[in-house]
Amino acid sequence: MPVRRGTTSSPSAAVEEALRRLGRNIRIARLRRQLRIQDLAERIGVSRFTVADLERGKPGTSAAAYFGALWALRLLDQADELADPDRDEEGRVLESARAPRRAARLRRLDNDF
Amino acid sequence: MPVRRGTTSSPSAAVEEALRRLGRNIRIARLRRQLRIQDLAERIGVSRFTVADLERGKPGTSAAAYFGALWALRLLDQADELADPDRDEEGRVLESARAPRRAARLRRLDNDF
DNA sequence: CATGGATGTTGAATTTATTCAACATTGTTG
DNA sequence: CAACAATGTTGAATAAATTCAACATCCATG
Repeated sequence: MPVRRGTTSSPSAAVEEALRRLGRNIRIARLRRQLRIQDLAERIGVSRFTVADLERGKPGTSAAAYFGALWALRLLDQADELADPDRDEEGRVLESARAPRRAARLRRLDNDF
Repeated sequence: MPVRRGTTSSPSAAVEEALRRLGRNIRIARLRRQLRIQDLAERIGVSRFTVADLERGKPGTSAAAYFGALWALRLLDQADELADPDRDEEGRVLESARAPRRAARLRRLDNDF
């Protein structure tokens, strides 16, 4: 039996769904701009097959293809917020919980009262 | 000379930058959660090399790897807004400009006054 | 209803990502 | 400074994405 390999072997259902949504959104944006799959492909620099793949949310398709589509549609700015540290509340909490603001209460300096 | 192929051959500078930023953000989020590259890799289901690639913003790495990282870090929800048709102002304008709301003003029905 | 355009489908060739072993580098800790 | 953990690097093997040709389908339109 084949060794399970590759990034596309078992993406979680959530990832698959997120990619399908992104693909649908890109297709809608393309149609609104009256571009053919081929037009978008040329702008990105890939074949029409890759654009078709990405619009269907194919997991294995390169991130550059997805982002390239966003760029060609003038939608790439939205990607800047992805995982933005300033917006990562969970991460900020974890970090601040571990790095106390006040030098850890002077643990056992030398006084013994 | 080799025929230029593949999605990674010439991604625009904007795409490269956006991917590098995303990679940096993912790395920060991982460190905040005190996960090793290896830990994140196992959660995603890829090797540590792929995670290292994605944290450096490698364009050719699969979208599933990037999104998988976001998923593993509980950050995938943010991707739902990407290219969201409701937020695509440019696209909405283009569409509405082309599809008039009122059935095109009854063009030349039959009256001639 | 024939014509053309856009898109879907499939199999094969080619390029590329992915994985892995092995080792180097860096930082931490006793 | 020795020992360890995490990460970086590199070259090679393998799996997968990408491309393409050829054909099918769908749909608008004359």
